[in-house]
Amino acid sequence: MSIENVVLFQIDKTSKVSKLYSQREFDRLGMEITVEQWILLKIIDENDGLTQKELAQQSLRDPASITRTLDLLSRKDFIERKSVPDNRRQYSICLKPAGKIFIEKYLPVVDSHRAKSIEGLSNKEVQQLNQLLIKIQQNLQ
Amino acid sequence: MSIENVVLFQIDKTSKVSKLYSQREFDRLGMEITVEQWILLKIIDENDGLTQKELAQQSLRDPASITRTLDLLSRKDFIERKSVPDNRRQYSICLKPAGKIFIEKYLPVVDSHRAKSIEGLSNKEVQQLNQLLIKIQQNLQ
DNA sequence: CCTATTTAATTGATATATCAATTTTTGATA
DNA sequence: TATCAAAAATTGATATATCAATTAAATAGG
Repeated sequence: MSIENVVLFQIDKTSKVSKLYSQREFDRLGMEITVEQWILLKIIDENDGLTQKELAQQSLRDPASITRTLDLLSRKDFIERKSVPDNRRQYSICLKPAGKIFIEKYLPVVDSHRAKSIEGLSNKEVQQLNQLLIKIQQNLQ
Repeated sequence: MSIENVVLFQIDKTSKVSKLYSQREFDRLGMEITVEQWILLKIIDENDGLTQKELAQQSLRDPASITRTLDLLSRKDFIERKSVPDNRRQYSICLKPAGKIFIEKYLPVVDSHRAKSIEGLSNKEVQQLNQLLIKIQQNLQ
């Protein structure tokens, strides 16, 4: 059984191809952001006010990694760590105006990548694909 | 459209879940190897004598990254860079006995992860999944 | 042949990944 | 209340990711 035929290997490969494609488009457009930063920013946009621990769970990333990426998004003035009134241990991560503007400007670009990725697939196939992926995730948890 | 419903996001998530699962099992068994190192080692096992450039293409990784991972696999005495007779610019990457023994010892473990990942999926579903993934890869190339 | 271009591998810089250790704060309990 | 354990975020160490720049070697064109 060659590694090429292992479905996990193809999943990993697809993930890589997709990130390479998006990153090159981001660079070509001079967006000056990484794919991981974009994803985190989009999660913050969709769930304003989460703590870093919650962001880590949502994105399946390590809290340490979230800390560092938030530092970079802060430097761009895209997000801010708001202090939580009754808990000085955690922060509430919020989108700032510049972050909102950035997302609104480039969402069509990202949407077009998503559309391109599933070109030639029927809605049913996409749905099946999603379900199979979620089943695999559950198998490994 | 929430990012959770984007198929590329689920693909990335599945890849992460799978790597986390395998890495934890590797650590638990005291294998002292990373998932990326294992994958590269397995590719070398299946394709003895490739150059680093070819390994990079095969694994969809950057040549610079291959260089560094090969350094680590060399230190473990799992592989060697053999000089190519008529080309002093490239190396032929070959498995060494310790690498072969390591693979034979732990292949059952990795195979069991693969089996676990597709538990409850029919052969047909696995095949469909593979085909859909390859289609997406082609869409983005 | 000699020079210019191309190529394979490496190295440097920066971002991301994990785990372990640390800091600060909260919560629990004796 | 004083102390001790748990929890959130950060920092350090190391591996991996990319791109750009470098090095050394091969090749092409004059």
